[in-house]
Amino acid sequence: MKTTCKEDVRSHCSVNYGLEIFGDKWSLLIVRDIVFAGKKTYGEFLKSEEGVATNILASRLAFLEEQGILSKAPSPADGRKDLYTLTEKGLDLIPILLDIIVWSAKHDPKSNVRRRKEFVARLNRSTQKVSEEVKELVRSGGCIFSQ
Amino acid sequence: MKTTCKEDVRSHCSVNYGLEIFGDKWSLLIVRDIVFAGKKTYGEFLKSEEGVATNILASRLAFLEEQGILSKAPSPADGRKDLYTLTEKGLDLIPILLDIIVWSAKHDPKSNVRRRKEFVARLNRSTQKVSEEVKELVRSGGCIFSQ
DNA sequence: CAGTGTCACTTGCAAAATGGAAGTGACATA
DNA sequence: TATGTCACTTCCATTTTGCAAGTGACACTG
Repeated sequence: MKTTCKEDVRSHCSVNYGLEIFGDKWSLLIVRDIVFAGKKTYGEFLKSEEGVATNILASRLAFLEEQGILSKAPSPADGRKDLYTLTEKGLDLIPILLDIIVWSAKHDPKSNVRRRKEFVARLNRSTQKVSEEVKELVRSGGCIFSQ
Repeated sequence: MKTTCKEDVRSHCSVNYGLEIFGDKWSLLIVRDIVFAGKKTYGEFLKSEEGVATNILASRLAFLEEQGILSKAPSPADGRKDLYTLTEKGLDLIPILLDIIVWSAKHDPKSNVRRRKEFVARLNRSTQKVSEEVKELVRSGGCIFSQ
């Protein structure tokens, strides 16, 4: 994983730009954890069911921070912890995340999200509208499924 | 890269399902080449400016076909070539692709797509509407930028 | 306020994926 | 028939991933 901002980019195609930043198996899962479950700390991300390795998680968090997707701040309550939150650039990934969900709900028969009929129905009606609502929700500290 | 349909999936989260299929640096570039440039053959994909290695391209094409995103058929005109086209499952990736473009147009100052002001404006107005139009266009053999 | 636990990492190493270069065989073209 | 093109495959070096085992800073407990 590259760590500097060198001009070693494959192209300036916009699709490619996105893929170079979050085109891997883990980055969008971190964003998902924030948006859907309200996770904020390294330890919480680590507990996700997909089972990221500790070093991979650390390198992804650092890279996403470097790319301006996440911002990191010390936890006021516990000096050992840092709190990761989405920047505006990170919040703008929400439409992509939601479209992936729409796609999977349609094409993966085993998708868990199929149980959330009302949510999927709203997404299908207008992803753009739901995106805006979710963006505002997360911006103000909330998350989609707060249990 | 796995090649069989074994139940070695990390989770049934819908975000994860998508990432396991197209969460890498190349798959969506292939879809882009079809949707935007109307590419259809191995040789055409290979020429893309990002420079895929031949073996990687071959393995991605095979995997995407196996996952039902692409379908492959012998070229009627030239017996050496195969034509790859998007299935309905593949066409349904178009909204995701367009949202990535919207995101990059906003956040990458060097993005090429910023030059296509009219296109980006239409995307921002209604990604969902443009998606439907593009899906229909590609389904009937067209592509976005036919030059 | 020493001892133990928790937390966010880092390090080392094996395994897997990637990438470049050089084939290979089927088919097209001259 | 000879040569070129096309879609791959193979080989190998390099990079990335993933697991396991630390490590140091801070929190909590008696």
